[in-house]
Amino acid sequence: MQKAILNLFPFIFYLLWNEEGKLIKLSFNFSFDLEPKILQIGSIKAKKWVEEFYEAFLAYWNFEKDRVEIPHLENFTEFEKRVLKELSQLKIGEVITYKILAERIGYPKAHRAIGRVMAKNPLPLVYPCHRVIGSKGLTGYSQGLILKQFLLYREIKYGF
DNA sequence: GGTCAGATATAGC
DNA sequence: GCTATATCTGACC
Repeated sequence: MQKAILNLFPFIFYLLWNEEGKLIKLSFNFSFDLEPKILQIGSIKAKKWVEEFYEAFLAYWNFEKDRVEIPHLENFTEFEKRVLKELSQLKIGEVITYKILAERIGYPKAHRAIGRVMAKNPLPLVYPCHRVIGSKGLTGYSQGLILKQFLLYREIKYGF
């Protein structure tokens, strides 16, 4: 297990990899430090993965990719895989509700179960769960609702 | 196996 | 607006 803390304006990332360099967990918060830097790193080996993440994040941030594309561990159940696969197909700024997502994967009544998958999603940005909202508007986000709001605002306003 | 908690949706008030 | 309830999965006992 290798971990790294990476400052990449406007976020600070907390990353966890396994020995093969597959991302296991990703979380982030706002950072107002403009200078990109590694605050903590597990090993030299992890440095390579940090750089890989850096590139993938920039590609997403510059709207070149729909999400952060990076090798990661996929130990999900069949249901979770269906949900996450559908999620990966969303474009920048494309917003969907839990209900519509449920219908798309063929479980029209499983909207609540999808909420659970989102809440448990260890890899936000890799699986862009911020694009899933409730039928009455923004609902929860594991990284904090303000971050969900910010990510969506940015994508919708500048991402097209 | 049973129970229970959700980042829900919907109806009925 | 609020409350109850329908509905499904996964975690936990």
